[in-house]
Amino acid sequence: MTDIPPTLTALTAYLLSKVGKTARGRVAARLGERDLRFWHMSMLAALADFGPHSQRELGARLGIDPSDVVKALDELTAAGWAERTRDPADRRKVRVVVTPEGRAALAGMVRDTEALQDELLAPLNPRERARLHDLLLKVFDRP
Amino acid sequence: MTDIPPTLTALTAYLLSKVGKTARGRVAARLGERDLRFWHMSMLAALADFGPHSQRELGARLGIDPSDVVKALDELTAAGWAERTRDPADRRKVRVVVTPEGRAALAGMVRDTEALQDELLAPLNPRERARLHDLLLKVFDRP
DNA sequence: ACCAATGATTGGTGACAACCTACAATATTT
DNA sequence: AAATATTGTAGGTTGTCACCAATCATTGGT
Repeated sequence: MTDIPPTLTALTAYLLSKVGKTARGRVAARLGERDLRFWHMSMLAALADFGPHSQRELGARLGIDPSDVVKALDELTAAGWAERTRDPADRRKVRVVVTPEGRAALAGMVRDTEALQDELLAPLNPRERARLHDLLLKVFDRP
Repeated sequence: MTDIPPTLTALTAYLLSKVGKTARGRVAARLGERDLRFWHMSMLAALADFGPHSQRELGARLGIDPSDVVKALDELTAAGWAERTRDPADRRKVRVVVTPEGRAALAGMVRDTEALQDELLAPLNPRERARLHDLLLKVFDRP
């Protein structure tokens, strides 16, 4: 009775949408237990992987509106995970850096996400998981 | 500059979430050109694939709150794509059936979605697309 | 006949994401 | 010097989504 219409499951776009939504939902739920949100991890990852950003760079990289970057950074700095300092060369800009505590927090979030990912991909063996990752990466690189 | 942090792209859960979101967004955009939404297609598909439903059955199958089913069906019936008739055996229930116009509309939505899917999966060859579909199906079947 | 359960319906709520405007400070161009 | 552009910031709007409570009609059981 709870079967899903084959007309829908025959569409890869439908499966992508649905599976993606549950993935997003579960990650959000697990992070939410510690009052964290998805973009906490995204921003910390951007700062950790690519070094300091201005706020506009951060927003551009992650596809977030500059005004929303402000609010997000307010939380990150309040938590001691990122620091805002004025760029001496261009005092309009803010130089955002991740703190050691921020890196530690990021590592924790990544671990949590990986644990959850294991549950989500339970029906797949290691080879299949790698294959899925590869395929998704190809699609992802072409927005 | 618009590169995505490798810390994130290394997570399959992140890719699923992101790719799923763009898939959902694009389908919504294309359907939206004709003032259609995602659940229009879902409901019509459920009715077409499994025959008449009561509204509660519909909601249970698609994971939609019964009260939202009411609102959605209001639109479907207004468009002439579904019909509500009282179940003579149990006059509490509403027997929902899809009309021929509804089937035609569904076919159009499926075609649109498939066309869009071709764009989305452009980086993959046919064999890879089939493989991706298979893998997603396995993950999807295990919620 | 009465009572509890079920189905449909109405009318909300709260969370959240995406976006937009206005503005102050600073830089750049003319 | 003056005009223009960029950056961060504050504040608000919008739409969507999922969910909830109350209500009414109908059914089935006792």
